[in-house]
Amino acid sequence: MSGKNIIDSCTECTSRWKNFEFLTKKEMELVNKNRYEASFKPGEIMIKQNSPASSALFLSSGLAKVYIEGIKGRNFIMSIAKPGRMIMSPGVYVNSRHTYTVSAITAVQACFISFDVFRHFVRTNGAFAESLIEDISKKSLRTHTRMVNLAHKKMPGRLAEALLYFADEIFNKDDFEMLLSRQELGEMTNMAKESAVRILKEFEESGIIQSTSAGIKILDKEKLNLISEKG
Amino acid sequence: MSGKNIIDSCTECTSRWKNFEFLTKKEMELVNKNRYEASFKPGEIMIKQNSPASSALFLSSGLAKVYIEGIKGRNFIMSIAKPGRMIMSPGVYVNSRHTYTVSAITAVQACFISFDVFRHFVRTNGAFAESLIEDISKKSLRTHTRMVNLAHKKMPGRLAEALLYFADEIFNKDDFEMLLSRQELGEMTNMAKESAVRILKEFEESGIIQSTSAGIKILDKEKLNLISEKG
DNA sequence: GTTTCGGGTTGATAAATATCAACTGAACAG
DNA sequence: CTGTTCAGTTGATATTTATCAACCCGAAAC
Repeated sequence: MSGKNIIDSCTECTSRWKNFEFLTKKEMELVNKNRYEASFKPGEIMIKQNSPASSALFLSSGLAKVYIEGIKGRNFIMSIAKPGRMIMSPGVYVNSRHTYTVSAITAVQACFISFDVFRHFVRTNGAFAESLIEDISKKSLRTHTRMVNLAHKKMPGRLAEALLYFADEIFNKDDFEMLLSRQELGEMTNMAKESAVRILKEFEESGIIQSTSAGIKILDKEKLNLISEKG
Repeated sequence: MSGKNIIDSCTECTSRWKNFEFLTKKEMELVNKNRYEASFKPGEIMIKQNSPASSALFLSSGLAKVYIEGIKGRNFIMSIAKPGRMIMSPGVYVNSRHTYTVSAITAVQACFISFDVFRHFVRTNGAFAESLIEDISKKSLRTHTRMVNLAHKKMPGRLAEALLYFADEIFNKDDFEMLLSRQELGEMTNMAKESAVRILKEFEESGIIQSTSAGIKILDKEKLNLISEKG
């Protein structure tokens, strides 16, 4: 973490959170003043579960994994963080503790923005408050969906879902670099790494995907969607 | 559903949502004006998943189950609703659709409050907006915890967790009426009803609970807590 | 009182999934 | 160049959990 900001101002940041549109120029300046840039190497922890939560986090470049450290040293990967999205755990408004850990997958450039200014905006800028609630609601909805999928789908359905998440939500293309190890893919879909390997192989043998060392190419998206939906 | 309100005014309602404290007298009147009481018999659906979401729901008496209708006709029970809590699915702020179904377990007296007034308060009353975010965050946190538990714990741990939920969150005592059928208990803990039966029996044989026809009595809470935590 | 029905219960079996152990191969350090 | 390490892979096996079928039993219906 260097103490100096590389990006001059939020106003010129291309991966600015879109909810900032609801802030006035003056308010935006306040954000900019309470902003701390930091860069992280792959694998470094950016936010640690249970640590005091005083800031929201935004990536300006790179990707990170958001995961909960569960029982018996097992992790559960909640989502992949990317530029343009806010990272703020629900704990901020409950007990001021982070409820998950965030660690860099690639090299990451990030901004921490003091949460006090957010709190202030919520109280004084209704449109911003509403947009924040919308943002939280979207995340919440996604969590609900994931929970039901986790509960109701068998392994192939869960893995298909994860691959589609990468293709549609993270990379926006069907041919992407697989950022996670098989172990991590398992932590995301709640299965052992060996199971992840076997199912990926099955998908490959059925001509649904092409899986090279560190990349995935979706060949038959129809079928992958079907597997994901049918469970 | 009768068209007439039984309770005269929110101000005298004993199961009022505590976040209403942040509203002024005038705002509270607005709530009261946009309030529609309804009563439901056991089993009746109060809110249907995917239907347009125009109101928040509050119970003034009785209990209800909140569940997501998942794939292949399987349900997933998210939580038990009780008086004093707001029922508002995240869909309200995403696509104006309810993201879950709510149905009465016992006889229920309830109030629907038009969501437009909430939206208005969020924009004009900062303290209320903040309290709403706190409320949503708490729910979100609970969902996260449940998801990880679901993913990492084996059946006994999940069932123990559900029993503790009833004891600590719903009834606030260790001796309570079991509102859910074994089937529903399974839908809450993601297991087959037969498995729920068997594990309850195991708990009883170990002297952890006493399980009569329609009631549960927790005898050894220490041990139940341990089972829930260890998974 | 008898029938019917649905939840609860039980045992047997099948399916899903994890674990264990062994091996491979690429990357890296010395 | 060689040894080491670690993720990936594979097959065998154990564990967990669901499914199926049968039976029980109390409550509502007739």
